Amino acid sequence: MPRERVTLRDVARLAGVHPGTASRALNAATRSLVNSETAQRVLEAALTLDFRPNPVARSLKTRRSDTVGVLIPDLTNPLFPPIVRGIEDHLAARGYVALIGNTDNDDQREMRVFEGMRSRQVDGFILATARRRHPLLLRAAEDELAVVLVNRVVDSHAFPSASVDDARGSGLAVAHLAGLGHRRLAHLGGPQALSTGVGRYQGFLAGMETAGLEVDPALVAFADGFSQQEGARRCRDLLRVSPRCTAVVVANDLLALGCYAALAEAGLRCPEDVSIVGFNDMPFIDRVHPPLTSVAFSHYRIGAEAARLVLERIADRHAPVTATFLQPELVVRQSTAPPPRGG
Amino acid sequence: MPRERVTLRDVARLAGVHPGTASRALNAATRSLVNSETAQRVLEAALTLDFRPNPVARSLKTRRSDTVGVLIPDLTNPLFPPIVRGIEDHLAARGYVALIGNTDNDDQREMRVFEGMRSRQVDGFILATARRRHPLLLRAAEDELAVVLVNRVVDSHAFPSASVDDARGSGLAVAHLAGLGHRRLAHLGGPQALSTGVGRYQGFLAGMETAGLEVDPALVAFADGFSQQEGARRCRDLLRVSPRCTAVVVANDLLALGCYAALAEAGLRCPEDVSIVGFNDMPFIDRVHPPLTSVAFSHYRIGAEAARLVLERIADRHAPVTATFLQPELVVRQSTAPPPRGG
DNA sequence: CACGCGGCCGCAAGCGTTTGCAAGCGGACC
DNA sequence: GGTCCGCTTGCAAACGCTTGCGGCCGCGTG
Repeated sequence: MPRERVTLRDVARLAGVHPGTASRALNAATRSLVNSETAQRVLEAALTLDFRPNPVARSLKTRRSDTVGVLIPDLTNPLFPPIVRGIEDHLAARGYVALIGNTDNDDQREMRVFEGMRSRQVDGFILATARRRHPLLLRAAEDELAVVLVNRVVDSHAFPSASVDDARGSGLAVAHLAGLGHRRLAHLGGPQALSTGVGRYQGFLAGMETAGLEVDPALVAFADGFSQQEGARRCRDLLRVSPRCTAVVVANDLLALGCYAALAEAGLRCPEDVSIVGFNDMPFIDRVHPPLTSVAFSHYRIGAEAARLVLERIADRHAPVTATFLQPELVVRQSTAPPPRGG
Repeated sequence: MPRERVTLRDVARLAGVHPGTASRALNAATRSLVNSETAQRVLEAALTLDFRPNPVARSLKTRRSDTVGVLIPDLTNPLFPPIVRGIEDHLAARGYVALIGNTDNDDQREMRVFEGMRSRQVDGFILATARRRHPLLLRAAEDELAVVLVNRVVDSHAFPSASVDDARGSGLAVAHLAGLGHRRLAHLGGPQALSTGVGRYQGFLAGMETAGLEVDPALVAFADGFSQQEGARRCRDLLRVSPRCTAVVVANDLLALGCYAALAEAGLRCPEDVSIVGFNDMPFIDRVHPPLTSVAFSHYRIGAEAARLVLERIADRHAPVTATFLQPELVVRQSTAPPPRGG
């Protein structure tokens, strides 16, 4: 367990070769350039000295860093930790590490951490912060950075992405409620500047159509952000329209929690008076009261998939861009029930 | 918005000075070594060229990286994201970034990510993974790395740390329950290899003593980890002893959720039959059913404090080590009530 | 007037790698 | 036997920055 840093020259000296040769021998990609016996000697020398190449020096030369930047709107949103885990696990298995940054949905801040990471020579980015039209992303594209999107996508198909089939998810929710006998459905949507917001809204519309139900424009509201407060605020509005809806398809679990609050304020019970279905099936949402029916998908998997994509992209900047969409499923819990009599 | 990378030589050329001088001018610490007029000229040149120093090159030379490694047992445990936020916000404000790694409570894995970060030249570490006696930490200490602990501490006082006064927290819990009239209290403790486990246990004992209550050894159990499963398992055991306890002081909210499950299995109600108080007041724990009474403290603040400490340590490796303990408070919700008649 | 000293700045040697270039060395081929 | 070629390997120049050292210049002092 040598305390002093052992460098390439040390192993070269021990193996009796020039550092350049040692470098080639150590690097799998260039190993074929050196005689296999000497390569072997170098490998052994490296092993006995417990040589760890200095990634910083290597970065300086190669302009790569085996690091990818991950931009998250807010890590305390329970949706993201499992995604990050998926990313990290996948990257770690391949010798990469993740540099995490929160943006708080703030453009300024996003730009700052983006530039910070970039100057730190990250090889690529995974963004969970995409808006449908995103200035940062345009710049990234023209600079030919390796960027992939997770959870949210952009309108243009310029970036690889890993996300869930939002429309399908909402469709499942509508079908479930329609099956229970609901006819008067509301939609509490997310910000329409986000792909998740519009996708889930479109899915709601499509689902209503296939269920043969009419959508009442008064029963559609959009939140400005995915938060409990926004959920409560918009839900209050929705509850004011009469006749009242008997169920609401909500674009996100946090918004749904807000709905719970609004219902309680209004003296309404869930699911007896109003059914609620959320989206994301976020951790612990099965423990709230009542346990929330929600559209589920594996957060971990979209994270891992995003990591896979970014590595692919790093390896070949001009690989075809692939967008993968996980198929969601509805997990039915106790926030949905048949509509009240006369509803 | 120049696309080509602008280097120090570029700004030096523009300012008409030697790159070395430019370097000194740009670096606040060495600025006094250069004439203030030329310094000004260099600054302006840097500004007009939009110069961003290459941190990698700087790292190579200085062996510093403005990066700190953060080791987390498991990011999907809701306790940690707010801590990480606190760390990142504090670091970001000072030009540092955080390299996050999960260890899954696995020594091997911890060692790997630790070494990975170290070779990437991180300036310091914040560990949320400390066990009371921790081999990794011993090595770190002898290598004189800047290491601080967050949430958990070690037995030796060799490391700065930011955490909560665990004993006091349990004490508050006991006092609250005693005040409600409970006499037969159980303790579901955490792993005794962790400072949080023993601290909360000690606090329980002390609290019982000051409340003038006897602790029944049969009513004390320790979980092997902070998970819902472990909570349910140990709670089942606890509920088997007779006469039954009327309240249990639980070392962690996840364990408490497990208790909820165990109670439900046993056909017991919370709080009518058994009161439960948790620890951490983790996000969304106010939304479970019943809302959990829990020992609260600011996760964000211990994160930020840890960040402050690690920067302090980086600046002066031999600064006195300070351990700061936040004072917790009990937030009373609906999982606690007076004991049942005859309890 | 000589000397010393301090302020400012240029010089160049790195930090630990990677990599284009070229040289040495056999062997094959004519 | 000479030429050419391919395989290995050494050489040295980067990558972009920091920093010890020393030089230059101007001024104060004895």
